[in-house]
Amino acid sequence: MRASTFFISTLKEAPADADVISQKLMLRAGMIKKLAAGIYNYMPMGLRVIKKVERVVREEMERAGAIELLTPFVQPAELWMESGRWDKMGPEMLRIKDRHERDFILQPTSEEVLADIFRQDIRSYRQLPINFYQIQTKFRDERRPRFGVMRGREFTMKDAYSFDRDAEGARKSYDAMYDAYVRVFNRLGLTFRPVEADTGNIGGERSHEFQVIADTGEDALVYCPTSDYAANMEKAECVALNVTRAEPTQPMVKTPTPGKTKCEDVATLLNIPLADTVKSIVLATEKRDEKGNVVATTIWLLLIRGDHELNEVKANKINGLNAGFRFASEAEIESSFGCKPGYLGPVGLSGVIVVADRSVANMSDFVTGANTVDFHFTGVNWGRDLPEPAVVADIRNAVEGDPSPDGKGVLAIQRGIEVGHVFSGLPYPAKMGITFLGENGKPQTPLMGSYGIGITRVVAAAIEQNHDARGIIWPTAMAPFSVVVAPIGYAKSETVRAAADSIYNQLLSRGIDVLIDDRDERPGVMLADLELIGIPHRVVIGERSLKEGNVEYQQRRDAEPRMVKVAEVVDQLAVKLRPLET
RNA sequence: CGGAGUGUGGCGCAGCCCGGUAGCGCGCUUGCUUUGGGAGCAAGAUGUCGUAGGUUCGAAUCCUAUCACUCCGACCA
Repeated sequence: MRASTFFISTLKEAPADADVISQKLMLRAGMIKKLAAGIYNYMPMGLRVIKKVERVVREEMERAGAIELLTPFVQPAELWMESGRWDKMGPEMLRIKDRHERDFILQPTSEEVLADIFRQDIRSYRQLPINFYQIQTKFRDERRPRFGVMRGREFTMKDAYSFDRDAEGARKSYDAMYDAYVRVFNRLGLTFRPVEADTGNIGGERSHEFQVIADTGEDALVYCPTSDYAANMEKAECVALNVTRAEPTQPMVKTPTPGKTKCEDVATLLNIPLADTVKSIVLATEKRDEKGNVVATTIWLLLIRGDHELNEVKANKINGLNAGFRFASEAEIESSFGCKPGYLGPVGLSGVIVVADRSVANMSDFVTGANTVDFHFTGVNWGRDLPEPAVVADIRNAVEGDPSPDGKGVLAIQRGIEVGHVFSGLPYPAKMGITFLGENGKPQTPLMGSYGIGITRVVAAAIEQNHDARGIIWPTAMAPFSVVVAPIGYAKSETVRAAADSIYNQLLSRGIDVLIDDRDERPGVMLADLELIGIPHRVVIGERSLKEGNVEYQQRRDAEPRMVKVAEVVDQLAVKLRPLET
């Protein structure tokens, strides 16, 4: 590609509303242009990157045996009503009406349509297993779009859907996708980590997220550096920090703690470790009649060690809380505890279900609110001062240094950007009454898995992970161009022009994706542009080095260029880039 | 959705408090000079000041409404 006939549109200053580095660099490099909140034009330079990512994804999907199809961006509401997600999805799903007032949606994902395709076209176990995938625009009406294409409303996703006749097959399909994802992200040159994930709203059994490691990531990843345990924060299991409960050594004493409503303040006042305090979180659940009126409210007290945080996803799994809960109102708290928030505790309660975190359940001589304003109890002990907790469960977030649940070390935490997600055991075929005929001639429900890769998010994540003060540093596999030929004085010097054109043409003829910057910009402007855009390999050609029979070769990450003989540069590049072209 | 804020040329911003008919830097156009890391000089072009009302002799500036966008939070995956 010749720069003079391509479209390079760079900015010195990023638009004021960009806040993360990938968004700023993509805007400055002229890869995207904002059209509305969370909605972007993909400009020619950006589209090339997206196409590179898509290509790798397609190749690995095909290698894994998935078959490409394409479902419509606009889908009829009926299918979504059938699966129950019309009601469940909420305003995140954009709904539209056609001229006949019929309901449609802009697809946020395609489980229903794929299940419907299965229903129409798959009749026999002989047609299984099968895995369909597509690369399609998605729309999710995020309440607050941000971070450019990392959390946009419109985005491009690769989504695949597998169907199997039995659990063994479903497992194989899942593993095949998992392995394909590992290959995809390796080929794209990203540092990433697959982590166990909660199945969340989509439902299902097994689930992993593929997380690109970046300090600016929205997700916290919990992993064990000395084993292969890794999970996201929602999922990461916390074992009890104290294996057994020590014998009480202190009497329970009602201690004045005026104005100290936080565990931190109480610990400071009493000069004790924060880990000796217990914090109280009050939740409420409601029973409703058919008309939706509340007929009963249950109050729950969740106990977490003072230095820990509640994990709402885990709390949501407790029997009784799993139908949905809310934080109790101040009025409900006062009527159940006889006390305002800030001094709440589990001692002397009735009519409240006490749920203790695993670590809290094994504490002794702990400090907790006395259910009296300005007082806490010290020296509290289970069994002696209050009944054993009704429920003991893992309800907290993991912290750095916790023992790994596999017993093979301690946990560490890093941040990541979720670029892929695999699920198995989806409920949609059952909900939609979809079957095939099994070997025994009887109808069976297929086992469904779904597998997503956020194509546009991969692009942003790659930049978050690979940039410097000058701009983007593309992994070669997704760079808009693999190599750029940068002549100094292209218009002025016939020697430079001849050498540059020759190298450019040789690279082209070897099938290498090369850009020649023949815009005849000043060297400073040209080189700054090329660094901002982030092309990984650069050959600078100028009269100065040509006199010595050299050109300057520099990788985007290199501090200094290296002199290479004119006659050798094409061969050297071809060797470096060969692994990519296959 | 709650809170805060911003809309002025392609981008970044000033002007608004204290009304008098719009300015700076970058970019863009033309010419000359310059040419190995974001050039210099000269001449230019580009804005119904988000939109709609209102107040006023006069509104970018004050008032009201509205739209868009951003940030923080909640929510969601």
